[in-house]
Amino acid sequence: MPTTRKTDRHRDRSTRRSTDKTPAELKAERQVQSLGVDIDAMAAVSNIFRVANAVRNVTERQLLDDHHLTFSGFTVLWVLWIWGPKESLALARESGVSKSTLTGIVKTLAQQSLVTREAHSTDGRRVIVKATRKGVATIRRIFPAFNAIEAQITSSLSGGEKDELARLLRCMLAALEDDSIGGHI
Amino acid sequence: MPTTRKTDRHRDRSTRRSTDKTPAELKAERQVQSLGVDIDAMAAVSNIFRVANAVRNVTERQLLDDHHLTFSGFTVLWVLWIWGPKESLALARESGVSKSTLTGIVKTLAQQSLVTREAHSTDGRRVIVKATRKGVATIRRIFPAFNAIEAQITSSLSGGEKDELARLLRCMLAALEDDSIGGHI
DNA sequence: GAGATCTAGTTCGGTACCAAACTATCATGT
DNA sequence: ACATGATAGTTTGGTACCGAACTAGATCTC
Repeated sequence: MPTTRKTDRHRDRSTRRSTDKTPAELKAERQVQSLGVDIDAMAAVSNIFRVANAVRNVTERQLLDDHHLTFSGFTVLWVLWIWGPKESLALARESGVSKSTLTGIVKTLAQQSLVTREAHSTDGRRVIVKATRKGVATIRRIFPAFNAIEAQITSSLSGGEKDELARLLRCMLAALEDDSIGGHI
Repeated sequence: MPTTRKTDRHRDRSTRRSTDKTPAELKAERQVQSLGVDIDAMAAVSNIFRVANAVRNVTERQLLDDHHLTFSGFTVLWVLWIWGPKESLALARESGVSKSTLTGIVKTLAQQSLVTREAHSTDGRRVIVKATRKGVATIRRIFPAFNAIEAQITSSLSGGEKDELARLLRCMLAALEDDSIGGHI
């Protein structure tokens, strides 16, 4: 089974199905062809970034800006809502940012009274970040709208396809967590 | 065909296949269950961000930092390499950033003598960004290494799976470009 | 052909983002 | 108990990132 699909000979050469490679992708493939690269890997990874960028921009413009939240702030607040009060380092890992970045995000959220920073009961170094009542109310109000956008963005995929997409991505995450690639992420 | 897979009854309940949902995902699902959200959409989208973050971090640490390039700078240089000299706005769109962000990235790349900014021949407003000889040499040297990381990250996927992953993502991009969601992205 | 309008790019203000350096606290070993 | 080392979080310096406001060049209109 070849990894490249043939163009349907019954369709006009100039039309493109939404799942065919874009002109930009085809151009890129031609340009790098001579270097012996893994085209499938390039296509998969580059499209992950395209989608991530697009989703981030759309949700910020359509939803988060109205509530004076950045995507990162939303993510951190969401994690706190799911997990409850959490130590900084664990919160940073779960939110996908470095600990220094988290410091800044928490500072911003604290200014908006959406989270508070509390001292650990026994360890003076540790800080527990906690969503305030206002923070919980905010995320409870916003998340359904966020999920509605997620649903709309993935509406062209069947349930099975969404599931398959998530599975393939988890497979990549497992490879990324492997020390042979990136160490801890 | 249900969209949730049953746990394999022959495996220990405490073990997790790399493609099963993580404990964090399961926790999140339980927490939002009562809100009537689209779980599959949430799983797909959140894993896209997890992978994108992880890939960005790994490539920066393992490859780009050594060459004093940011991920964004690499992306812009790559686009210029693929397409040749390009106007700012088109370059911004293709690189997935806003025009004001592009101004900054190009400034950084120009400081490193990797790109130059040239005036348009007839339109005094337009700026053409062009990779220098040094810029081309840099991207030609780095891209194969970048692609090797892409290949490693996706090595747990078969060729057909990579292809399928890219197809599903293109499907989402098509939905995102639709005016009913985000307008132009 | 002089305004009004549109368009390309930059600047500005504010947040995010990272690694490295730093501070403060905890743990260990002698 | 005190030096040594480890760990949690913040600060710093530099880049990225966005929208809004701005500048300057192009185009349209009458």
